[in-house]
Order: sequence, then C-alpha cells, then structure tokens
Amino acid sequence: MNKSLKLNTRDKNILVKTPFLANLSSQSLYRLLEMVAVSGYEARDVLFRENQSADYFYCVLSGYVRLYRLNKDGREADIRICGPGDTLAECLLYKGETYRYNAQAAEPVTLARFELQRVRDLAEEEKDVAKAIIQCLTTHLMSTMDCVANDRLQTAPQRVAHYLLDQCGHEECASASVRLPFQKSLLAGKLGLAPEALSRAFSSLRRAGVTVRGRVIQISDVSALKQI
Amino acid sequence: MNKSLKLNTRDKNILVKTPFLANLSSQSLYRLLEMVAVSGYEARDVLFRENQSADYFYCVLSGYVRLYRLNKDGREADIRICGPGDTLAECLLYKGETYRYNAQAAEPVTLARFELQRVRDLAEEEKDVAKAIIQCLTTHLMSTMDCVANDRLQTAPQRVAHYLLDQCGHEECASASVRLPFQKSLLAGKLGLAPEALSRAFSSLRRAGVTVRGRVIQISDVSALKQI
DNA sequence: CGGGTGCTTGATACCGATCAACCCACGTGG
DNA sequence: CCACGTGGGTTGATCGGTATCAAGCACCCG
Repeated sequence: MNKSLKLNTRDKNILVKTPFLANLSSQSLYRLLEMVAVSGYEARDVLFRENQSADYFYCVLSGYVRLYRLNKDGREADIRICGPGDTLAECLLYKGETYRYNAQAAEPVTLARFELQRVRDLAEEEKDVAKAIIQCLTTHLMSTMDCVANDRLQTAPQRVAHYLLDQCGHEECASASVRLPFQKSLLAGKLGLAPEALSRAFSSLRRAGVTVRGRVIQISDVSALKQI
Repeated sequence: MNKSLKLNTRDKNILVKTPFLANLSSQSLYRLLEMVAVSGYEARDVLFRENQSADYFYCVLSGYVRLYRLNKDGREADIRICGPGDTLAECLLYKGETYRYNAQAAEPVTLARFELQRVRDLAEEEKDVAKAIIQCLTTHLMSTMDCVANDRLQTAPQRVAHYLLDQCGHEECASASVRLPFQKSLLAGKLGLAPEALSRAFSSLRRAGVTVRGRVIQISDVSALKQI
C-alpha cells in the first residue's frame, strides 16, 4: 500500500522543478533532498485522515491526490485536488498538530515526504526555505480564495467553462482542445459538483461549441465560452 | 473618506497585539512601526478594487472590512470578513501586482497600512518578519479551506450553528449567549448566504433553543446545537 | 409625524443533489 | 467466442435548499 523508496533520478528531476524547491540555493536544496523520502500509493489508498497527528508534509511528484472532509452523515466534499508539483499540508509547518482533512490517492501516485519538524528547523536557519514556504502558502491561499468566490458566484456550467479556459492556457486562439488530466468524477469534486451535475454542465455547454469525447474536450469558440 | 493619521498611542497598543506583530523582535517591531500609516474609513467606503494595482497591505485595528468579488451580472459574493487583528492582501507580498478582490469598510474602520515593497525588503533581512508572514498566511489559509469545506458540506442552519458554537468559545456550558460583532447582513455574507436565508436559518434554530434579540443570541442548550 | 435602515416573512423559481436506470468499454473466465 | 461483472459516465425524475422578488415590520432619528 505504501512503498517507501530511495529517491531515484527521475523523481529527483521532477522534485527539483517543483515550485517549492525550484528557487532554492544549492545549499538549502541539498539539505532538503537529504531528508526527503519518496512513497508510492495505489488508487484509493488513504494517505492520512482528519485529526490524525501530523508528522509529514508532502509534495506530489506524479498522480493526483484528493483532500476532503466528511460531514456527520458521511457525505464527502473535496477541498482541493493536488497534482504534480503541489504541496499538501504545508500549512501545518507553523500551526497545528493534526491533519485538517483526509487525503486519498485518486490514482497511482508518487509523493515526496518531508518531516515537518526538520523543515521547520531548516526554515529557521535558511531564509530561502522560509521564502519558498511563503510562496507555496501564497499560491495555495490565492487558489483557495478563488475557489470560495467561484463556489459562491458561479453556476455549474460557468465553473466548467472557467476551468476549461484556465486549462487551455489563455492563448488567444479561436478554438482549442483540452485533455482532462484526471477522471471526470474528480473534476466534479474539484468544482464542488456531483458527477451528474458535471455531466449535465458539459451537455449544456454543447450549444456553446464544447464537444466532449472521453477525456478530450474540443472548444470550437473560445470567446463564446467566455460569455457564459 | 480616508483620513491618514500619525500612529497614536491607542492604535499602537492595538497594533502591537495583532497576530502579525505580536511575536516580533523589538528590532523588527521598531522598523515596522516606523513605516506604518493609519487611516480611517467610513462605512461603505471602498479601500481598493479588484485588479487595481497594489502597493499596500493592511491590518485591521477596529471595525470590519468586507472582501468580495463581482460576477458579470454585478452580483456580489463575500470572500472574507476581516476584523480587528486580521491582515488583508498579505498574499500579495510575494506574488501579484494587483488586488484580487474588492475591499469595503462594513462600518467605520481604522486600518494600519504597510507598503508591500518595504515589508518585502524587511522580510528578506529579518527572519522573524518572514515567520510572522508565514503565520498570517497559515491562519488565513486554514480558515479559507474551512470555508470551502463548510460551504460544500453544510446547510444554512448548520453554518449558523457552527458559527455560534465557534463564537461562544468552546466552553462546556449548557447554555451560552453570543453578541454578534457586526450586522446580520454581514454575517450572512460571511457564511455565503443571502440575508433572508440567514434570517430563516435563525428561525429554524429556534426549535434547538436559539433565541435572537437584535444582535444578542441566547443558546439554551449548547449540546443540542452541536447535533444540527 | 415622516422617512430611512435593517430585518423578517411569504411566494415563487431555479439550481443542483439524490436516486435509479441505463449505457458503454473493458477485462475475465468458462 | 460469448456471458458476465465492473467501473465510469450519462440521462431522467424527483426533491430539497436557497436565491430572488415583494411586501411588511420594528426601530431610530430628524
């Protein structure tokens, strides 16, 4: 369920390009790489649970991880979907002893794992590590605030349109094509929708020139999509 | 509309107890206090608008500030309500040139204002400033993630119950009393509800022993409220 | 007394969750 | 080769929750 491995070259190459590590001095980078452990998980494996005591934070190398909470009836709601390069539980570095949500591999996943305490200590010494943490937190905070605003302002088709425009990378083409990086059910959770609602949103976007075939989405008129 | 003042003793006393400044070395504290400006706003004054170029970040000394976005039809949604001690726009320290939302005084307000660039520079020099920034970001991120989870998991009465339990401070009393720190319409926005929905939520909580009189809320049975 | 503001209440409409049925692609084993 | 099961996705019917619009109420202040 959770194979811990030595850091191999391929994983290392991914890891050092990650936002968290990309801008460090060679000194800090070296010390962080010394303390990293890599672990793999199968789809649906649980990485940790809400309220469980927290010793590590993670950086996703490949695959996607779902962060979610449960209400008393056992209904799940996704809070965040973490993909390659994203850090998770980084907010525990300076506050909190326990994880604040459940984390589950949405598919086979490799993660870099750091001991919170050791990174804390390193950040006390090395300014660039503190700065890297600030940047991770900032990015994460901004996207989470966007999420609140979108949840409160947008209907299902608008969220999907917004997501597609985001994915196809702000190029000013008339048409575009997007390949979803994960299952539709995961996208539904990310957007705060039930899978059925996502499906209906896609079909309501057909009139705006959106064609869905499996994971591949064709957008015939980008500017029309912006009007939704 | 925006009186800029010298820092007086009362404001200074509030400011130094603020989470952002509370744990600094006297050296860093001194340098930050040197660059602070205090400004007052009347209710409904706009502090800044989305996409406006950003030079300052703020710390609330008294009153409440609404952060919100608009959709194309002009509908508003609150992203966050900032009260005394909260920082706002702190996420712009390391990323972004423009404000990401509108900010409006919900009532008469005093704010401490810092130039982003000067704080950035100071954080490069002084580790405890960087650490204070990390703590602000962490607190803010956690509460924003909670907000996403609550929006997605809870109904209106549940959100209100949750808020009340939060306010009455986790004491294990059978009954409690809460005084809202601001108008109900502001609370509605904070919880992602229309004012009418908040009103209905309160009246649906009557059967759980919640009595509302103006801003004062009586809770006759705290544990019953937890079951909602 | 008149008018404003904040809040509540009622009627209605809409959006999305939920439940159930079905479809399709794929893999497995007889 | 086909019967079967499984998992992901779509579609339809229904229900519930909340937004919206409109009206009325309570309070404050001039």
